[in-house]
Parts: sequence; structure tokens; C-alpha cells
Amino acid sequence: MYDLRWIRDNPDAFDAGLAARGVAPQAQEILAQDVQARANRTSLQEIQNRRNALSKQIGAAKSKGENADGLIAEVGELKDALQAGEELERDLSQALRETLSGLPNQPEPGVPVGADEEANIEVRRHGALPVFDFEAKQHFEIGEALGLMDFEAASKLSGARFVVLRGALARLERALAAFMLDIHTEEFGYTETSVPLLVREHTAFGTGNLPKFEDDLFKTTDGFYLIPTAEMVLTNLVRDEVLAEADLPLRFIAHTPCFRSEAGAAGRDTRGMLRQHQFYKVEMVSISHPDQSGEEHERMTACAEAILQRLGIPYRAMLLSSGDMGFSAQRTYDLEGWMPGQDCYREISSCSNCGDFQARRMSARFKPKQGKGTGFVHTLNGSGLAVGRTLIAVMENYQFADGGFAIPEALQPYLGGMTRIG
RNA sequence: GGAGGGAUGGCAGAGCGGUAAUGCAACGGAUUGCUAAUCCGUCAACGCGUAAUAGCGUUGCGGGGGUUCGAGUCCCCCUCCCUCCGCCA
Repeated sequence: MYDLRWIRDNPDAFDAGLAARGVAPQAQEILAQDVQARANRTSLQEIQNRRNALSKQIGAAKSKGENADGLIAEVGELKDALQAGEELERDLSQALRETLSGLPNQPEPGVPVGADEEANIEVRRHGALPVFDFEAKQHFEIGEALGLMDFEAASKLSGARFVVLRGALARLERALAAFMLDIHTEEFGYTETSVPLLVREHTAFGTGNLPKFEDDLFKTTDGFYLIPTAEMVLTNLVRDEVLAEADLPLRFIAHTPCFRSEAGAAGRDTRGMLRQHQFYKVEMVSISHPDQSGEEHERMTACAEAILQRLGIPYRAMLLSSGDMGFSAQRTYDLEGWMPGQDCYREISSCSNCGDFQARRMSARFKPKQGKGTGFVHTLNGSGLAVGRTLIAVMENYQFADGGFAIPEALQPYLGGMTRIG
């Protein structure tokens, strides 16, 4: 959500930012509406002022037992104008709110401008790619051959884009989540949080998933949305709050299932468990002081990278282009893990700084120590990491010719000392 | 599912038709060897105004309608929270 006053002062920058995201210019239209709304507000306030003054006189007159009929008649003449002004005020501000709530965030300076992932910039690469003296398999080939990954069973239950894991593989998934949580909570200062997986509309609005992306969400018959990421809940923890400046930053982490309809992804990544309607993810959220969000963003990305490093998964960090970023983000790093079976890097984490965009939608503020009023916090979110995709990366990077795969050393304590599966 | 109670500023909490009490916290100022205490002010959003302040004004008592010269207060609808009963992990 945008600050109208910022658009007033920077209409060209506003449109340029939208253009970078493939959205047509809006400033002229918005500012015209804004001028109209303010003009109406001013004249409405004058009428309200008169009504209040007259009403006070009426009250005073009546308490003295005097006749107030003249005054009552006078204030009665204001009635139509008052009602019309109030109605117009409602309509105009609602129209503006609707327009603004459907516009994506501005890319930060330094974000490459481009239509899609082609324009992303690789900023770092870490880890040597594994070399195999056999043809590397994809995770589902390994998992199915071991009898531990069962797409048929899942489809019997739920159809396409679900999976059943069994035995050691199911345990590996659980171990990965525990491993990630332990590091982020014990070493990086995130507070482990157990959260609802079903949320109401205003919560989905706060993070920017509604109103524009309702099709991506699952909705229950009684109006709940299933969370597509814990970002939605963790970020909304500060909705309608006024935080003390000294309490910032707040850092939350949660391990949750994520539910996505994948409405626009028909035919993409249909094999395996890369793209599912349901998957586990460990999600970090930071609520930051506006002056520190850039720094916090780098820190958060480093936290996610630490997991990949300790698991020995080669990866690269991509600075997303304006067109590839999510709706609410102003700057995003994707971490792409190496997938030997596919012979390419695939997204395994996405870390975004949303600036005050979500904070405005949620009314999440802080009280500065100096100065009057309140300011909006900045919100950041990042996967640390997507558990399902990390599982894939482990299986593929550590695979053996015989169809089994090794457990990364750091993870072995979480699997009762197991060193390999299969 | 049944019955009842509630939603007021950062927090607590009164007001039940006539300009939103009071307390706590926070911030600014005054005072003061220092700290504490005390006193005064500020403390949300928006509009006008300004270089920025100041200043003036409007709104704000969960949301939306209505009655009234005037609504936190009365009427209607909705949302959420709590308590008890029933059912249940």
C-alpha cells in the first residue's frame, strides 16, 4: 500500500517504479482522484464545523429554556450538503484505497529492471558442484526406487501435486526442519513460533496476498484461507500494533505446512515433489526499523545461506529483477540450490525486504524515541529454507551409483547417527 | 449447536443524548548539587496552512446503516473476543 503524499510529491518516480514492474502509469489518475477527495474533504469539514457550532448554540439555548427553532431551521439547511459530502468522501476514499491496494511495491534503487527471471543478477555462488561417475538421477527416481517416496499413494488420496514419504525419508524431512529451526533460534536469534495455518481475510490482505491473488490460495467453506507461507502469519503478528522503537528488530521463525493452489502453474514441474499443493517450510520474518531494513535483509539472507552451507548444498544467490519479484517486495534475493538430477539451480529460498508496504496495509507502526507521531515498520521475510526442496537437494547432491544417498554430516545427529539412506 | 457478556487512545478504565473523565507508560519543557519527586505540556488519523515549525479545523469510542439540531451513549445489520452449557481432539 502506498503513501498518497509520497505519490503527490513523486508522481514520476511512482510511475517509473510501476513501469519497472510492468504496470501502466497510474499517477495522473490517482492524483486527480486525490485532488477531488481533498477538495471535498475541505468543504465537508467547513460544513461540519458550522453544524457543530450551531448545535452547541442550540444546546446552550435549550438548557436556558430559550427557543431554538431559528437555529434548528438554520442547521437543517446544512443537512443535504452534509449528507452528500459524507457520501462522496466515502466513495472517493474507498475508490482510492481499492486502486492503491492492487498496485505492487516499488523496486528499490539497484534492483535490475526487467520483465522476468532473465534479468536477474547472480550476486554470489557457493560450493563446488558434485561430480558423479554415473548419470545423476532426479530425486523422484531415487525416492521411488527406494520405496520411500510414493506419488501414487498421494494421488489416491488427494490427486496430483501431493506426495507420501515413508520411513527414513519421512524422518529426513522432519530432521531437516528441526536442524533449520535449531540453528536459526540458537544462533541467529529468531524466536520459534507456532502459528495458525488458517487465517482470515484481513490477514491475507496485510501481506498483499489479497485482494489480487485470491486464486493462488485455498479457501475453506467458512471463509478461512490456508496459509501459502508462514510469512502471512508471522508478519501479521504486528498488525495494528504500535511497537517501542527499542524492541526492534523482532525476529520470528516458524515451521509450517504451506498450501498453494498453483493455479497459474499448470503443466510446470509436474514430476516429483518440486511443486506441490502442500509442502513444509521454515520461514523467517523480521520486523525492522526503517533505517535498518537493508542491513536486516542482508543478515536474513546470510542466515538462509548458512543452512545451505552446513548441508553442503551448492547454491547461487540471485538478485531478482523488478519483474520477477513478488507483489509486496521492494528487493528480493533468491537462493537457488544445485539440483544434479535436473542439472540446474532451483529456488530453495527467497528473502525479501518489503519496506513499509505491508506495514501500511496492516497498520504496523513503531513510536520513535525522538519526534512526534508514529512511523511504519519495515517487514522482511525469507525461507530458511523450503524443507521439501532442501530434501530434494540433499537426495540429488549426495546420491550414490547404487541408488542410495548419504546424509550430510551436520544432519546425522538429527537422524540418530544415520549416515546414509538406501 | 444453546444461553449470556463484551469491543473506548500505547496500556488500563469511566462515561449510557450536549465539546472523549481519570490513572499508568512514553516523550518535551520547567524546577532541582545529581538522581528521584513535583508541576506544565505533548501523546491517533486526516484536511487547510508552512521552507519546516506554529496555528486552525475535521474525524476517531470494533465495522456498516438509521433516528436526532446534536450519538461513544438510542434503533437495525454485520464482524470479532470472552464466559457458561452441550459435543469433541
